[in-house]
This record gives sequence, C-alpha cells and structure tokens, in this order.
Amino acid sequence: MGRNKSAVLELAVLGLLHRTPMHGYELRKQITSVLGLFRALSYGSLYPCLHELLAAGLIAEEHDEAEPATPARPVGPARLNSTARPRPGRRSLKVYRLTADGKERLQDLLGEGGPAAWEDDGFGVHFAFFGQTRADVRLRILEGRRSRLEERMESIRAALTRTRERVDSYTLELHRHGLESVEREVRWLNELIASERQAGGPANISDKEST
Amino acid sequence: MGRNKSAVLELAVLGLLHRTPMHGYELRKQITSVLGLFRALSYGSLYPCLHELLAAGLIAEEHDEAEPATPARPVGPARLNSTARPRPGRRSLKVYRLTADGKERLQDLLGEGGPAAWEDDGFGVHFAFFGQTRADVRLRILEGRRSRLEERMESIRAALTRTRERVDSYTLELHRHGLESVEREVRWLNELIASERQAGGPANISDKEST
DNA sequence: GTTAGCATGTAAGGAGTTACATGATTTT
DNA sequence: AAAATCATGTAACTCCTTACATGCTAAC
Repeated sequence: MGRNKSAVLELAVLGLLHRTPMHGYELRKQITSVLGLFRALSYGSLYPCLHELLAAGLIAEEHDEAEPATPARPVGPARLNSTARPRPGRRSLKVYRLTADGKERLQDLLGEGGPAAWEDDGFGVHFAFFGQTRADVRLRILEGRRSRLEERMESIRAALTRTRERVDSYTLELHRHGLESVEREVRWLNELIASERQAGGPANISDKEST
Repeated sequence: MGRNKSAVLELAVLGLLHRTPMHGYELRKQITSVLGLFRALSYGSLYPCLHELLAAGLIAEEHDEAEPATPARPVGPARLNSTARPRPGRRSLKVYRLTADGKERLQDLLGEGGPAAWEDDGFGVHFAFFGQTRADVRLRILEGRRSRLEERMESIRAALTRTRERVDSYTLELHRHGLESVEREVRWLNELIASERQAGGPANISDKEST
C-alpha cells in the first residue's frame, strides 16, 4: 500500500481537501499556488498519492453530480456542477473528500511538529495550515525552524571566514547574499514568534478550530 | 556510460577541480560549503559521478605522492602530503584533476548559459563560477534569472489577489513573505546587472581568464 | 586500544519528473 | 472540425539519499 512515504505531500493533500473537497486537477493547481511557491507538483506524483490515500481509507471519492456532503459553498474551486452541466455520461470526474479517518490523520500530522516540520519543504506546508494547528505546536514549529536557520547561518559564516582570501568576489557575494537571506528569514520568524506569544497570530486568526 | 546526466553536479565537480585538484572527500566538503548553501551532497552521488567523469576522460586520478601536475600551492585543501606522511602502503587516496577534455567540457558548460543556468539549483552553481565565465554569458544568466523570478513574482501576486478573501491570515502571510523574498532577490539581481554593465563585477574580478 | 575522523565505495530504494496514453468539454 | 483546456491515469526513468561495507590514521 504505502509506497509513497512523503509526509509533506500527504499533509498538503489532506489539508487542502479538509478546506474543501475537490478533484485531482484542481487540487494540483491549489498545491502549486497555495503551497507551491516552492515547486509545481506533477500529476505523476499526485494521482498515485490520491490512490494510496483512497486505499488507506483517508479520503473518499464521489462522482460529481452527487453533491459533496459538505457543500462548502461553490466560491470558485469545485464549482463543477455550476457552469459545466453534470451530464451522466461524464468520464470520471472524481471529487475527493476527507473521511473521518482522514481528519484524524490530518490532526496527527498537524500535531506532530517534529523535525520534518522545519525542513525547507515541510515548513511551508505546515505554515500554510497553521490556521488548523494548535497554538503550542505553531510556536514549536516556528522555534524549530528558527534554530535550524540559525545553524545554517553559523555554517555560512564559518565558510565565509574560512575561505575569505581563497575565493573570488563572486563566490563571496553569493555567500554574503545567502547569509543575508537567512538572516532576514530569522528576523521574520522572530516577529512571528513574538506575535504568537502575545496574541493569536499575525492578524485575526480563526481560533474556532480543534472542534 | 553516462548514467548520471545532472549537468549541475558535473559543473560543480569540474569547476572545483579546475580551481584545485583534490580527492573526493574534500570535494564533497567544498561542494557543501562553497556551493552548498543549498544542499549537502552525499557520497553515494559524488563517487559514482567521479567514476563517470573518469570513464569519460574528463578527469584523471593521481595517487597522492605523485604530486599533481599543477601544484596549485597547497593553501589548505589538498595539503595531503604535507601533514600526513605519504606512506606507499596507503589505501587509495585518489586526487582528481581536470584533463584537457575536462577543461574543454567545463568551458562548454560555463558558456552555455541556457535555461538550466537560471533554475534555482543551476543558478547558484553557475554564479559561483562567474569568475571563470565570459562577461556576456554572466549578463545573460543574470538577466535570465531575473525574468524567471519576475514570472514567479507575477504568479504569486496573481495568487494573492485571486485568493484574498478565501484564505486565512497565515496563508496570506506566507504568500506575502514569499513575494517579498522574490522581490528582494530581483533587486539584488538588478544591482548585479548594473554593476556588470558598467564595470567587471561587484568588486575586483580577475579578468585574466578566457585564455 | 578504542573511539573519532578520514577516505572510498556499492546496493537498494525513495520521491519525484517526463513522456506517454486517453478522452471529455469548451472555444475558435 | 480543429485546437485548447480540462481531467485522469501509467511506465519508465532520473537523481539523489540511506544504509551498508571496508579500511586507514589520529587522538584520547
């Protein structure tokens, strides 16, 4: 069954399907745009992943005209049966939604907040779902991410002093810029951590989850 | 033969070996620190790559006490026969150096400056070797990189306006920060491009290449 | 004299992409 | 009716990591 162990992709799929049920094609666009600042997932990865989640019972598929259990108001995505008339002869427009097991699994993944959540890829995805994450886990992830970046800062600084005379000015500039980027990221995290500590998020976070 | 087509890794190896001959272990450290801001290459990738380059005749191995043809002054790396006494019974300390073919191949890779040079990974490596790159190619790469980032900026901006009401403030903050990072990167490139146009680089670039 | 670090390598497997294959729907 | 886009899927392959296996040398 579980050929694909990528917790990141699994989290992205479960998290997005929890927000609103949708089909694979749409899901891929959301992953690319909502989370995907980073990279654009291909269908060759997504569909097999969906099949596994289906086999594991974490998601369920429904066929189009059978409206999703939670209508989730057709705001824009999943507006399939509004413009496109739902002809019965349709090929196989599979709308996926989370099952109870899937919701549980999602809560587990969101609650872990382990090292995977502060790796480059994992962090972005976890952060995107902070709205559904417990406040203490949010803080743990932000702090873990920060110390990971501080490590990286140190190793760049070490490389800079070590190689100061040896390398040409381009390599130096690359390191300088890389260091600055990481420093900037750390400052960002500091602000987020401060604002998490004194309140409930950067602006108005819906604390109405964990139901 | 060439099972591994990764031009990025090939460029990194050839470029570093052109600076100074060294053995695999050292090479890996250099890749991680000089180029590797990004990621840390494992031996399982590096050694097979070296074997392929060797088989292709782009690099040659020498055994330790046979001093490299170009001594390249033992500044720090490759100071193998200075502290460690060169006992003949050594296992297999292979010092790799570029062959004539390898230098040619390196020049080809540095001269291409195609799309691969402005992808995330490729750009860093190409930039690190700007010191050995023709000025017009440098400019082409910087501009290509910039327009790639401008594309990304646009798509993030589009995502921001598209989803403005739908997403929670965390996702919004993630996008905002991502956009800012890309904008910052573009400004950096603008400065580099300007300084390339009016002079020969950020500070003092050794123009003594292209021999 | 054993641990830690240097040094080289191989085999298996994970996580993804590209390219292919198919077909419905919408637009031109 | 052709082309573009939506939609789903599979097979092969790429690139890389992990885990293993080996052995030397330096330090404690």
